[in-house]
Amino acid sequence: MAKKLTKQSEDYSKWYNELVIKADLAENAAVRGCMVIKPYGYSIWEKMQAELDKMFKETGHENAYFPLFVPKNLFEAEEKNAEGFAKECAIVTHYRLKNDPDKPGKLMVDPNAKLEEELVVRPTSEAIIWNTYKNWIQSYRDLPILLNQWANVVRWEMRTRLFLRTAEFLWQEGHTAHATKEEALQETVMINKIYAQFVEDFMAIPVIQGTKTASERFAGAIETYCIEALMKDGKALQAGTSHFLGQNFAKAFDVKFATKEGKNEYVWASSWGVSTRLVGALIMTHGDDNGLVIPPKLAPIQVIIVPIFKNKEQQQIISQVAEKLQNELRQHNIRVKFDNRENQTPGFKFNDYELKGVPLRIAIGPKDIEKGSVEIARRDTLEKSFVAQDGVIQWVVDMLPRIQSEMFEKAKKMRDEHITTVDDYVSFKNLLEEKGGFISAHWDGTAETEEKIKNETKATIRCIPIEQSKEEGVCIYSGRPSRQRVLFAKAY
RNA sequence: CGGGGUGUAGCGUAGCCCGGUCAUCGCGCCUGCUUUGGGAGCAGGAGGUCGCAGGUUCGAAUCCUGCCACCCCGACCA
Repeated sequence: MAKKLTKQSEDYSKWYNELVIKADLAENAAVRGCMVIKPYGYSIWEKMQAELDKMFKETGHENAYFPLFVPKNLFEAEEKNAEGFAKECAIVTHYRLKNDPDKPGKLMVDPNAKLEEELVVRPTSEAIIWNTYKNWIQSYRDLPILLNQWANVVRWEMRTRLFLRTAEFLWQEGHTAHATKEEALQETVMINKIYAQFVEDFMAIPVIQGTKTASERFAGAIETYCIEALMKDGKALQAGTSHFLGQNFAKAFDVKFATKEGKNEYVWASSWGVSTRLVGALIMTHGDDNGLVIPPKLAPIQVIIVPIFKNKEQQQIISQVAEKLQNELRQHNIRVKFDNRENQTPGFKFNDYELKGVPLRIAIGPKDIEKGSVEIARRDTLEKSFVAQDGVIQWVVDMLPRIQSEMFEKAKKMRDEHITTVDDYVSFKNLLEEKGGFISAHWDGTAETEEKIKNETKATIRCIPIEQSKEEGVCIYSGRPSRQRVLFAKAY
């Protein structure tokens, strides 16, 4: 039937786009490159927000909010940062419209309402925040400042894709100020760990923690830490970054503090963020030909109950059993929904909730009422079990965490099978074409080699992994000496 | 910004080369009956400035010109 999704193996991109739309996560907005996140998609993001927010707060951070608009003169203060983002900035130049004298009923930009200082719509908030921190910091006693903001940012990308790259996207951005280099670095590393922990434990997506090469680094950073995930089509996705900014922003905005010893020193900084892109990672890590597969910890609906009935009397009897189950599951803090709609067939509901990735489905029909059992289907494995009605609660309570961990293990196995060690350039190119995934190879550490490999193969250095034994070798491209392997991949 | 392509109902499309009952089909939507253990069936119905503006012609979705929008491939990218 035409209702089926395109298969992943046929056209992965098409599969992805169809799924996002059919599973009711999001759709393209009537604004170039922007997306409407629909309630189901947004509820997933809200769950992620809540968990991350908790983790930030547990580690001493607080939330705040800074303006959407950044005056151009502030934006350009940190030169490297400004240069890095300049090509993708939306800019407010006017503040008023007026009726167009030539086109009745149409509006035009009022040329008399031109702003003297143009406003950049934030692509990231370092500039506006550091301009503010300048007023907040005088003494070592004012440090550290550990702030996070949940916000939208705008990056005028040439080509966009739902969740993965949209002109406007939602994220959190942390911005911290510290008295010492060590403390700022420690913060950067800690956040990277929090990100890894969140993505692995909560989203069931295995990641590799590492640092970026100079050319992949955040504009204005001394060092960028990242977590890299692998999607089912063999392409890598940067899932989160944290940056050690050194004193670059403090110098650009003249943020100094008095030390205990009475000396004036520049403040040390970090910044870090994850975005709605993680929802894309979720889809591409766990999704299959039947649709989404959402890990239980994240699923807005963890258990869906579908009744099967031929008439009113049956519906009534089944509803009683279903509602009882629903109430009991709720008492165990399980997010459960009983879909008693009469205008959709059970078959439709089965497919619909599979498409939406609901971890468990309980079906109750006349046969189950007779036998005193229910049918429970797992979304991740598509396995069906018959469970006695009085054992359902315990079965579900036990099963949800099991699904969570098995989903992670499955994804990790797939990821690990797609990390290949390679020692020559010919195999490197072949592997990229045939297998994809991460390729662990020696690199001479120069931007030139990195650039050439990128131009010839489209593969970039995703990261220099942190947990990896140092190993001497020779660069696969130049033959020059290398101190350790790095991970290459084609990336989103 | 360079190269290519597409605009027809809410969505996806046929028709365009070769002007003339061509506005096609599927999904969705509405009404009714029968259904309901894996995306229901039948019958009936609503819905269109054929992207916009000109031009050619007796006649334009179809040909010509201009504009607009979007998509794909490159450079960029959380």
